[in-house]
Amino acid sequence: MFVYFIVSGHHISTPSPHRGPAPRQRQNIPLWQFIKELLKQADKFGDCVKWLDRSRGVFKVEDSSRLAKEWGLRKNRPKMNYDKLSRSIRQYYRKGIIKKTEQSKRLVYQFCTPYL
DNA sequence: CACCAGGATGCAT
DNA sequence: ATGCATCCTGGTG
Repeated sequence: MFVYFIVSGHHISTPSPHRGPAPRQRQNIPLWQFIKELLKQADKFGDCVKWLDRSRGVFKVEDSSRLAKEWGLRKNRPKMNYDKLSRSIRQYYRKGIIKKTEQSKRLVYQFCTPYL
């Protein structure tokens, strides 16, 4: 009688210490590019995020929880929410990728010129 | 209450 | 070291 222990190829992630699990997640894409992807498909994601001023890269998050859900799907992060997604957007401020508009409006952001 | 700013920390790449 | 994901304190309309 044989028993096969399938210890998959490389290594299964260790239990998971502190915050959140560590689900095997493939498919890497920066958040700002992901947002641009949705922006390109107004038909599918217009209720999620849409351009306010396409030429200036100004966009508005129409449905924050939906956007977070889509991002969570893409990154395989089931616990993703807008609070955390927006924190990542805020990290883009000092990197000069995305900024808040002049008269900062709720749920409205703007891509910095080199990232348009 | 939902959104916004940014520090701290953990983790995978 | 980079890019989040997560967590948190505190502030605004």
